[in-house]
Amino acid sequence: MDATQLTELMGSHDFMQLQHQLHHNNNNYNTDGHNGLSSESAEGSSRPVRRATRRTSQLSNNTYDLEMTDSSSQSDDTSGGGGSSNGGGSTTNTGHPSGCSLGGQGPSGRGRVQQASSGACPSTIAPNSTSSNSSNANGNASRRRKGALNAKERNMRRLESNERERMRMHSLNDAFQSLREVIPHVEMERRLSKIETLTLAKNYIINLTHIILSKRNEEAAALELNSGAVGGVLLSNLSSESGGPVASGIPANSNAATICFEDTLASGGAFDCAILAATDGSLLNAATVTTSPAMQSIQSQAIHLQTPMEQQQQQASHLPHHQQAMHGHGHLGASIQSQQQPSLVLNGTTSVGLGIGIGVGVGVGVGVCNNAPSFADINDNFDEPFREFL
DNA sequence: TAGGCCATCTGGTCCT
DNA sequence: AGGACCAGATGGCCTA
Repeated sequence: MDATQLTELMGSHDFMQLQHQLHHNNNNYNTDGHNGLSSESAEGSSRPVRRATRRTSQLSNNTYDLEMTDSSSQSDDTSGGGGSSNGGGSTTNTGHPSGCSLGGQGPSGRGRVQQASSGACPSTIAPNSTSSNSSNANGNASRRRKGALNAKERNMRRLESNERERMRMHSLNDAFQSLREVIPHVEMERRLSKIETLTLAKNYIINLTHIILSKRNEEAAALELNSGAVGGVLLSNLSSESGGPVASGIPANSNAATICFEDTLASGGAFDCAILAATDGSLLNAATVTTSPAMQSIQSQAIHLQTPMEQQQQQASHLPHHQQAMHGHGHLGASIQSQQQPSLVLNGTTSVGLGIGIGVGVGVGVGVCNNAPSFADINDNFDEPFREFL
C-alpha cells in the first residue's frame, strides 16, 4: 500500500479497518524488544534488515587506541556511522569475535547502565571503568597528569559518550517501535519510518479526539431531546497547571476546548490532554466512524460522564446557553449546534471549576459556530491531518 | 545513480 | 563536573 492509499484510508476515518490493520501489523512487525530490527521482522521490509546490522554495537569493531594522545586522530577512524559497523545481519553484535554485546539495553535505561566487560571486550567500553579509574585516583582529577594521560582519558570519555548516545538513540528507537505498535496503520511493505510514525500518531490522536467529541455531541443532543436539559458536560478536574492545555495558547475568546482523558491505549492511566477545536465543520460524523475497542472504551467513558448533575452544574455557570456553546457540529443539525460543549475531562488531579467555560466559552459568538474561531486559529495544522495522511 | 532513511560519531550546550 | 540533549557530519543500505 502506498502513500496515496494511506491518504485515502485516513480520509475515510475508518478506524475499524485501521485497528484491524494494526493487529495485522503487530503480527508482522517484530515486537521482541529488539526495536523491530531482527531479521525475522524483515519479511517484506527492507528497513528492518538494514537496521538489524545497525543495531550492533559499533564499538565491537572499533579498535580505539586508548593510548593515543590525540583524540582527534581517532575520531577520523571511528566516525562515519554505520560504515564501521559489522556487516552481519544479526542483532546480537556478531561483529565482535568474542561475542561481546552492548545490545539488549532496555529502553528504560538512561545514561550509562550497561556494564560491559572490558576483559572480554577489550575494544569496548567498560562504562564504569572511567569512574572507577577516577575513584582509584581518589577522584582527584585535578591531580591527573596532563599530556598523554589526559588524552587517553579524553578518548575514554569520548567512547563513553558515544556509548551513551548510542543507548539514548536506541531508547528513542525503542520508543518509536512501541509507538508503531500501538497506533493503527495500514499494512505496508516496509516499516513505518519515524516521520510517518509521528505523523500517524498525531493524526490518530486527533481523530480519537474528534470521535469523542462527536459522540459527546450526540449524547448531548439525545439528552436534550429527552429532558430538555442543556447539553454539555461538566468540566471537572481539569488540570489548571499554568502550562496546561487551558492556560496555554488558547485565546479567551477562542472556541478551542480542552479534553483530557485517561489514556487507555498505552500510558497506563496517564492523563492525556489535547486541545480541541471548536467545530468548523471538520469534525467527524461519528456515525461514519467505527472505532477500535480502546476508542469505544473512551467513548463509553465520555458518555458515562454526561450526567444530569453535571448538566445542572454547567447550568450553574450562569453563562447564557448560547455562550456556553463551544461549537456546533456540522453533521448533527442546527438544534444541537448551540449547545455543544466539547469539553470533557474524565480524570485529572486539579479542579478548576469552570475552566473551559471561562477560558473558552465566554465570547463565543451566538449561532456562528461554524464561523467562530477554530482550533486552526491556534494550530494551523489542526485540520490538515484530515485532508491528508502524510 | 540519486534520494530517502537510518545509525553512529562528534562537539557544543544545557541541566542537575 | 558529568550526563543528557541536540544537531551536523558521515557513510551504509535500499528503492525507484
